[in-house]
Amino acid sequence: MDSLSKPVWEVAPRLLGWRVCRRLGDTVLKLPIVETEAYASSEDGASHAWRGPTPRNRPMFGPVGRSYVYFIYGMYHCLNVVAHAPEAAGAVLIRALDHGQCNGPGKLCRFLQIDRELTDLDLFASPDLWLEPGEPGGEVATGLRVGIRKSVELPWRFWIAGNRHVSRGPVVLPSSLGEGGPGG
DNA sequence: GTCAAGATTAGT
DNA sequence: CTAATCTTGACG
Repeated sequence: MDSLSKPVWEVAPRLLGWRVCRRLGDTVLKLPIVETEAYASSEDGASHAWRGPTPRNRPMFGPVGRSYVYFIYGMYHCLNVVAHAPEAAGAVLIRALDHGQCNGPGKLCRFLQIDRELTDLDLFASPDLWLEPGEPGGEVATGLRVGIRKSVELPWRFWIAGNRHVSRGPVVLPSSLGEGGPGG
């Protein structure tokens, strides 16, 4: 899709309000995205694509609008939507959906039964996992990404302000806490 | 082959 | 703050 063929940090906030659709047997769940993070390429030390293509991250270098699902910490899966400018690489991590059991990237994949077998699918053509455009329906907040150790300063986390199912509150750089703040 | 690190979560 | 749990990627 055209709206995904732009720098991933521009696409990530625009995916808020879109629905992740998942078929589970006879049931189809459609849950709005309420929190995302952008992961780019060589300019982003926290991205899986940082050191170039590997068997795992190959979808990030492929066509936009496909899924990138990876396994992490020996027990969780994370769902991404491939998005990047032409000739670039990148993906948007889906961190939370508007549902009580989807308030975190690992938790939403557990709830929707998403694992690596669903990686590299066309998210506009798959009968099992797909996306539908939508609107945020609220103010979009921006902040620092969660759970990374490199490129910590990039403000590439986006969420719907005030939504109950966002995985965490705002994250700030240690340097901006000031010297009078709580000890760390 | 070996090994350290990891886009997380639940519990102390 | 730490344990759980195992895949991945780098090195050789």
